[in-house]
Amino acid sequence: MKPVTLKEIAEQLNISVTTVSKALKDYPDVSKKTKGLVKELAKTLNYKPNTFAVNLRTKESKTIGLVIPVIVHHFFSNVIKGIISQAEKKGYLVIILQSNESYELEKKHIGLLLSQRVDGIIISIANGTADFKHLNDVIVQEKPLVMFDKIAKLVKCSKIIIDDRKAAYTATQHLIDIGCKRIAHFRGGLLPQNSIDRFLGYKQALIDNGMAYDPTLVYICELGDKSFEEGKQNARQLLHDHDNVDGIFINTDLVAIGAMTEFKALGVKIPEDIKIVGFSNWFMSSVISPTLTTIDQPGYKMGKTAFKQLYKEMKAIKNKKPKKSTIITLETALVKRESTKS
Amino acid sequence: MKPVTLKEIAEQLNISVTTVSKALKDYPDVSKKTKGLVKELAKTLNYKPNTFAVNLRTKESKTIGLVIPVIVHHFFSNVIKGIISQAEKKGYLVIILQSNESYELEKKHIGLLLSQRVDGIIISIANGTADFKHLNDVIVQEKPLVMFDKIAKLVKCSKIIIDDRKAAYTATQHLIDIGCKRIAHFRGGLLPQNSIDRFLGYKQALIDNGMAYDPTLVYICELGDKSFEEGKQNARQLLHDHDNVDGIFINTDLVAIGAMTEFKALGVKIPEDIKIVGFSNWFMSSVISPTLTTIDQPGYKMGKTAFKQLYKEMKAIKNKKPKKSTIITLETALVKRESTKS
DNA sequence: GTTTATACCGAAAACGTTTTCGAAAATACT
DNA sequence: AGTATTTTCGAAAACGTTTTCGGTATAAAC
Repeated sequence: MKPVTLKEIAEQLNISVTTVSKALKDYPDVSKKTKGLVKELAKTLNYKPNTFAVNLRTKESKTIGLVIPVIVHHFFSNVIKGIISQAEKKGYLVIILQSNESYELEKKHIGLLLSQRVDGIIISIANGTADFKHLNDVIVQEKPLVMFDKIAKLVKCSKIIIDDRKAAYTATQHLIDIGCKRIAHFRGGLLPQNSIDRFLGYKQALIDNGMAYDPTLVYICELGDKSFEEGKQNARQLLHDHDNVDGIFINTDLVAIGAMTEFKALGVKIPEDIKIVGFSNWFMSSVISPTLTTIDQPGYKMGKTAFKQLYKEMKAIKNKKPKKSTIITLETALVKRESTKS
Repeated sequence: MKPVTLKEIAEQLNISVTTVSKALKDYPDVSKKTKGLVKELAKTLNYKPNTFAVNLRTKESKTIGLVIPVIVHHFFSNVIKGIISQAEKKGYLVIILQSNESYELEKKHIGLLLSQRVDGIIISIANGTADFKHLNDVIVQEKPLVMFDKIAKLVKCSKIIIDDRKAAYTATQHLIDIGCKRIAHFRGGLLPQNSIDRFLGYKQALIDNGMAYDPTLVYICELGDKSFEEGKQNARQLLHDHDNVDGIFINTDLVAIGAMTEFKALGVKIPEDIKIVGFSNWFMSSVISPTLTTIDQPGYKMGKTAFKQLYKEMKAIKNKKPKKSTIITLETALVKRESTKS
């Protein structure tokens, strides 16, 4: 039952552990004959190197950490998939931790990953995170760090993002293009920069088109678990406050779907009475009725890109070259569907 | 930049590495005074034990592996969340691998996890998996193995499941109770046992209620990525084949939603013309219209339970006690919604 | 004052691998 | 033949921790 070790192979062949190790790794200073013998015996004994020992010796774990606000989430689970698929290709394993949008948990998890000595960390920060000491800890230890989507601009590391502002601008412009005259916005809270950027994009589009920006048309919702409910609530409130809104750009698909549900229940027709654009392109949005126009946020690609960047930096560190941080902006696309049919 | 080691602490305090190690772990044979000194210095130097060395010494990694068919999936991502949340409480990290419903990948991943020497493995097997040698490898190595949802009955290990047959029976009975006279079934393929069990539950319910079982009312769909499309297709086919079906029990919510979409497009009213019950209780099902009656499949709880069981067995192994396998069946519940309003 | 018990410490081995460096053996060159 | 070169091997150190076991020093018991 004991796992096979180099020592056992060595003893059986009456050679040294050193030679066995070198034979298995194709060192040039071991003869073809012994290489053959060693490899054969290793195979029949089903030898698997002890990762613990290898890690200790090489100071590498071939493992990376991923800290993510939520797992049960269309966008994030796509990112996870992207990261894992790419990591696998390079022989890396991925440890996943969930911050639950809590700064404390996020901090704790970073600590865990560091003490686990992962080779690198990918993170999308929690909404509650405003202090970045824990992230700088990572950088101080010269471990590569890549942030995606929800980033901290002040932390000096690579970032994979989309241009939220531009995407929001496109979404709003689309509403304008199809004839909306009075466009509301359901935005997220104040903390993830993304919400701010999307709001700014919305505002800019209005201004650029000579339409007045009216703060009373902007409703805030604190995303999280009750997004759907908040969408419904805001929809009701909007109807109560205004009677001439004919378009809404909504921060997130889930909120948008909540709003649509409420509108339907109250007899407001979409897209006839109000046109709606969401954000993220959750699968769900293509399935509800009316199907929801939205901004496609490339989760899978973002995950792949994040790992690729991390890999680059891990290699650089290994070769003692200076690693350089970059910011990669992925393209988004407007997906036109029924909720904005004109 | 070098990480702090026991040796450094020892040198600074002019004591031995042994004592430092013991002090940090509160061994009884080191004085209160030195314990205090050691712990203080360890804290100021921000000492973190080198996991590689600890692992090598203790032969434990405090890490478990999770092999799952798909990640971007409401049920499975809930399971992941359940496992991670529970693992975290016990100080375990989780490495996640995706089999993509492929036997080959699954096998490879198990190998990876074993050579990584995780302390245990949780798995939901791929649809394509019919050979279980790779799983027996895990058991031979005396590593705890827990399977959930999609299990292999022949492998001797603990299993966390639901009673698919009973749940399907309940779903079908519900359709009968609200007056359906001719009930169709969209089932999954032949391989995951779950599809078979759900089909059997459907059939049994019909028989128990004195209704004829008609094979032409059973449609097969090979789940996977195109579930939604298959739902649409089967709906169309059903309408073409029969004109008096008034209820359908569908293997999976996603297929059900596809079917509903198609029915709506073809002018078939739900629930007036046809009543539908799905399976899984995806979030989406509570959001589409009409909302979908379905069987709630407790993913989060399943994940938690799976880890708890794995933990028990890992502890048993550690204490050299015999680990015993059990089968835990979690309760499901029928969630009545608009798609079966009578 | 000697013995016995107790409290505290440290040397050393072990976990399994990788890699450096020197030595031995085999081969090639005068 | 002797010398130089190449091939092939292995001893040993190192990675950082844990744990066993024996050894002092101190306190308690007689």
